[in-house]
Parts: sequence; C-alpha cells; structure tokens
Amino acid sequence: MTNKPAKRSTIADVAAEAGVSTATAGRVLGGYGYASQDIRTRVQRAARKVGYRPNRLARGLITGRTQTLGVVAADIGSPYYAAAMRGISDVAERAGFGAIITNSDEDADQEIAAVELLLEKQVDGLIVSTADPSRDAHLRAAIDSGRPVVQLDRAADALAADAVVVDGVAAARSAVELLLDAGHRRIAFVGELEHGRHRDVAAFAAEARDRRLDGRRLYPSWQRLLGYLEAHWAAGAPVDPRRVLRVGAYSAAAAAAAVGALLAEPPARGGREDDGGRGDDDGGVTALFAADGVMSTGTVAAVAGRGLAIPGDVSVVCFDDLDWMEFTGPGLTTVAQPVRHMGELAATTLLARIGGDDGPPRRQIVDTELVLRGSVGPPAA
Amino acid sequence: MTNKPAKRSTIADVAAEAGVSTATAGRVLGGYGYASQDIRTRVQRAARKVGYRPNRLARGLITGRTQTLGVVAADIGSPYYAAAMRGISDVAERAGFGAIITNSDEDADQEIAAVELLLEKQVDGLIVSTADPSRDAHLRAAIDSGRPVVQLDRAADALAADAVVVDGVAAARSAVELLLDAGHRRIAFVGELEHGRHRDVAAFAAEARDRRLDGRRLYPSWQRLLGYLEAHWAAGAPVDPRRVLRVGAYSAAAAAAAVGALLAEPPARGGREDDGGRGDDDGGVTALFAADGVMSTGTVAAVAGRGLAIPGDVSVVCFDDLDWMEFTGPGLTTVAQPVRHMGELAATTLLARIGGDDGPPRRQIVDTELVLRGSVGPPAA
DNA sequence: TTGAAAGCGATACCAT
DNA sequence: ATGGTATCGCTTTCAA
Repeated sequence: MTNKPAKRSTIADVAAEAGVSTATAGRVLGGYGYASQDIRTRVQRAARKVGYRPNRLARGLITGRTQTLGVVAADIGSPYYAAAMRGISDVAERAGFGAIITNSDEDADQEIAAVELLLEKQVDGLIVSTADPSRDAHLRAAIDSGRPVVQLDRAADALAADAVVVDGVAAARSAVELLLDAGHRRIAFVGELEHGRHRDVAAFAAEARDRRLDGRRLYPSWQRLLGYLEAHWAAGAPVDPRRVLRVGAYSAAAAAAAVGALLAEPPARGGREDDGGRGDDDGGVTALFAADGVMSTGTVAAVAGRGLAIPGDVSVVCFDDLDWMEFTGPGLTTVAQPVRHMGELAATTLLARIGGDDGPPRRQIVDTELVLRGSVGPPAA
Repeated sequence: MTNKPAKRSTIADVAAEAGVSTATAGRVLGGYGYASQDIRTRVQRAARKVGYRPNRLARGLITGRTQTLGVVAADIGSPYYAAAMRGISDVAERAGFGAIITNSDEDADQEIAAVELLLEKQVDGLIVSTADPSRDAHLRAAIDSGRPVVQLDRAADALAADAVVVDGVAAARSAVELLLDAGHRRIAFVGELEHGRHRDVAAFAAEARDRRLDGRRLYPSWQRLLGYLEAHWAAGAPVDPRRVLRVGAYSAAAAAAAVGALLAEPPARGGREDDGGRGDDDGGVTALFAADGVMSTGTVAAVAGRGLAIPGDVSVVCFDDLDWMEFTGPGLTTVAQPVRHMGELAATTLLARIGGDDGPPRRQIVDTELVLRGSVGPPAA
C-alpha cells in the first residue's frame, strides 16, 4: 500500500478547472478583490472538485503575516501555563490564528533560542513569560523588528511592551492577613523559592524591611513570601524562618514531603492558641499558606495523608492559580488567580497590537479573589 | 518614537554585502551544497553584520517541510495534556521543530477544523487525541495527503496510524485488586464518566459482563470503570452503583463535591470491615479509587477537608496521570501513568515517520506502574 | 567551487 | 470585473 502523497492542488489547478485566470481564482479563494457571482460559484465548485487547500506558507510569504502567535512559557508541563495556554489558544483560534508554543525551562538562553525560532517562523507576535526580566535584549529586538511582544506573569519593566501580571504581593498579604486576623500566629509558608536572585530568607526579609525590594521585580514565589512577611509585620507578629518552607521546585510531591516533615515535628493537634498575638512559642504550626497551585496540591495531600482536619487541626489557605483545580474542598480557602483569563487577556492584547494598535504599552494588573469556604480560624479548641 | 519595522535583511542583502551570488550565500547559510572555507567565513561575517535571519516560510515553501508538528489536544487547559505537551515539545525542540497546539474541546467538528488549519499551515505531521474515534475521515485524509498522524491516548483503531496509548482497564483493575485484597468491600469509584456513548452504569456493567465491550474503544474513564468492575467480579465482590461517582466533568472541584457528599452520608469512621468478603451492608465507603489525576486532586481535597485519615479512616488509590503531581503524600497509593513519556513517544514516533520511516503502523501500549506508599489496608480497627 | 535562473504557491499591482 | 505578471525569500537544478 504505497500512498502516493497526492500532490496538493494549487490555485493554478483550480483556475484551470474553472477556466479562469489564477488571479481571479485567487481573488475568490482568498476573499480579496472583485469577482462576479457567476465566477465565484464556478471557482468554488472547481476548488471543491480538485480538493483545494490554501497554502498558508505561500500566503504568509507575500502578505508578511502568518496568523500565528508565538508563545514562550517557562514550562508548559505545569498546570499554570496549561491554564494560560488554554486562554491564549481560545482567543487565537477564535481569530483564526494558530499558536506555536515553546519552553524556556526558566532559562534565559533557551528563551532566546525559542524567540529566535519563533521569529524565523515569522510569527506575528509573541507572548513571553520571561525567565530573566533583566535580560530583555532579544525581546527588544523582536519589538524593533515589528513583532509585538506581550509579557505574561513576569515583566521586564525596563521594556516598552505590554504586560499582563498579577499583584502577587498584595494577594498573598491579604490571604495571610486572613489567617492572622483569625488568631493564627504559627503560619507556615509553602513556596518554591528557588528561582530568582535570592538565596536566603533572612537576607530577603532584611532587604524587604528596608523597602529595598520592588515587588514587581520579584519572581512569583518571592512576591508571595513578601506578602506573607508584610502581613506579619503589619500585625506585629513574629516570623519564624523555620516555618518558611523552600520547596525548591514546582513539584507537588516535593511540597507534600516538606509539609509532611513539618507537620511531623511537634504535633499540631492541640498546639493551637488564639490569644491574639502573645505567643510564638515552639508549638506546631496551626495554619499553612501555600503559595501556588502546585504547592497547594502537595500541601493538601500531605495534610490529608496525616489525617488532619481542615480547619480543625490546621487551617490552610491555598493560592490557586490553576483554574481547573478550584480547591473547593470543604474548609479550604483559596486565593484565586484567573490564569486562564490572563492568557485570554494577553492574546487579546497581542492581537490588537498585530492589528495595528499603536498606543503606549500597558501593564495590566489582574485582580485576585479571596474565596472563603467555611472558616479559617482556629476552632474553640 | 516611530519604530520603523526595520525591513528584515534577506539572503540577497547578505550576498551583496559579501560580494557573492545569492546562490552561494544560500548554500552557506542554509548549510547545503559546497562553499570554500574563504567564502564561508565571508558570508557568515556578512550575515552577522546585516543581522540576517532566515525566513522559514520561504524555505518551507520550496522544501515542502516546515519543521513544525501539529497537535490537537482535547483540552490543553487540563494538566493531562499539559504533561503530554511538555513531552512533545521537548522532543520537537531537540529536533529543531516547533509545535502548533490546538484544542478540540472533545468535539469532533472542532477537531476537524483544527486539523484543517494545521494542514493549511503545512505542518509536517500531526499528533491527535481524537475526540471521536469513530470519525476518522479527516485523519485518513491527512495521512493520504502525506502527513503522518500519531494518535495519543485515544485511538481510532480502524485507522492505519500509529498510536500511543495506555491499558487503562488493566491499570484500574490491578489498582482495585489491591484494595480488594486488603479486605475492602465498599470501594467508591470517582470518575468523569461523561464522554462516550454510555449513559448508564448499570447498562454498561451488563454489557461488560457479556464481554460485549472492547476496552480499547472506551473513553478513558469508562475504561477505568471497566477495570473496577472486572476486579470486583474476579473477587466475587458485589458492586453497588451508588458508589460509582459520575463526576461529569474533568473538574477537581466537582470531584471534591461528589466525594464530600458521599463521605457525609453514613460516617466512614468505624464503618469498616475486614472479614474478607462477606458483607456489602450499608456502611460508609472504606476506600476510594480516583480514576484520573484531576479526580485524585478533588478526592484528596475532600478527604482532607473532612478531616479523615488516609489510610486510617479511608484508603485512597489515585490514578496519577499527571507527572507533575505524583501524589506521594503519606499513605497515598498511586497508579502512575507516564503521560509526559507518552508525549515524548508520540513525538519521537512522528519524527521518525516524517523522516521517512515506512513501517506498518504500531500501537504502542505504555505501562502504568503501581506506586505503593505505605499500606492500603483497613487498619486493625 | 561558484553563479544564473527557474521555481515553490500565493498576493498585489496594473492593464484591459 | 478579469487577466497578465512581478514578487515574497529561499532552494535547486544546471552551466560555467
């Protein structure tokens, strides 16, 4: 069974079949220029007969537009980018665009290579989650060569490009405030805390205290840690670095292990207090704040695995940046970040730019929402 | 600040700069044909000087290959496809390929449109998770027109195309056997059970008993239900349809709600039995089997939210088809499906076909692995 | 080893 | 309203 690759028919074939010129056939098939109704139907019939399928490469070569968006994600394997991709591709497809997706693996060099590949493929624009906001030469070059760039989730703010981001500091701060207001004083932070320039929580805290940190320049998990710290300081609550879990990778399994170990130390059961701020003695944690969706999954699994009740034995607030997940399990409180919506927004913005929108770059800050499911407070105990 | 879109320089520019013909410049830059060392360096220097970037559209137009894979996923928003995509794009990028991704939303018509778009964009091959295995005309057409197709996760077996699938029936069967062997008799099944032609669990079970079902033709969640049923029958354990939770959507939130409601009914605590098969009296469930990663997330969240211990109060076996998740929380047992690996396999296979591999179509069945973390059995009560 | 010229499959411009 | 033809940027004979 040798499949003859069935030479695709071209506009010329259609034209011949319909008895018109290629120019005319092109006008009908491409939907540009004039054509009488009679010719129109004849060409269309001919096209169907010979099984015509437009070659978008050829079209793109001459029009200079490919109707393709290029996306550089840090890791599409992560549900975070999956949600974003969903939003992007929905918008793109609705506009007749395709989306080429690539990974940077949080590595600036890979990102540069990815951008290069996408530009060679002549994408009409780029959506990028920069691995390193301080290295933006390649993005600048892309913009200069006429390819609009929209930054997603991370933004190199020295770059004159649109951005769709979330205020991670504020979101985390209000979430942790919720726990503090409920009387918790021993709240663990569960985050990745690996990428980014900071290597030490104590040093980070010191910098933050001196207000030497610009939240917008931080990597997501550090942003959220900043919010955690700010909430504590505002409440006059001490921070114990031992309760800041640096998971080191966006892995639910790793988060579960870290949380499991923490919960195993001094028993959380009965170790509560609701005296409103007096103590930071060495009891177990009474609450957990998980800084993103993956951490949340691991945290919940660990709590479940230890047979602890939420919020009875421990209160958990999850940062849920995975639209598909929506931790609505009884007792769980979430900070919802509409990632899919962010993807849609990024794509919409990019399409507008491609369409010729020439306004100044906009930084769009998307709101997060605190979703309360039951109480977070320490029970009457 | 009006950016002049900086007319990209072409091979002609490089040729002029280097003082050679476009043919020669092309040979150097494209890496084909001869060129003396002297010319080679001169051209390369010139290319760098004028900022040359190849136009892959033009190249593809003439070579007939775009070095681009087309992917049709049912929903990239789901972490399942995200994991698969990661595998695909890793392999693709390593080979210098790009990947255009589209969604079918489990809808055959959208799938057809997506395939059409991808073919117009001249992708070199397709990876498809068919929404409806019974409708494969478009895939057949793609193959006939010389674009190899690799099916992922779902396979239209009337189609002469490669496939990378998992034996979901066997995987579920062995997982449930584990619970039955440990003495559980009231095991809930948590699955999507929406897509596919079956509307009724009882009718499905009847068909399955008569061996009128081909597991390979079932949708994933029904496959796993079949394994669940088969394990029960083999053990002589009765099946109570009320314990088969049809969540109806791939939503962790919905799964959490369903599981929460089930656990709320008769208290699971103390309602155990380990008499090895006598009873199916109306106690609460003692174990849960979650049929995929999303269901698993919801199930674990619900158990945690109710403050139940795993495996103390209830034993949970999760089907983990999300490599990033790996429910290794203490006590959780998982059936690991290497989705990312499946993606890699699909891409590798497709690249081989594109490269000219002309062998007969292969159906590659990927192994799942039962990962035990602690015990699953009902405790000594 | 290099160069001239003919395409690839469309669109766009200019006559008619 | 329709047709001829140059053109997009590159690869690929075919001569030299």
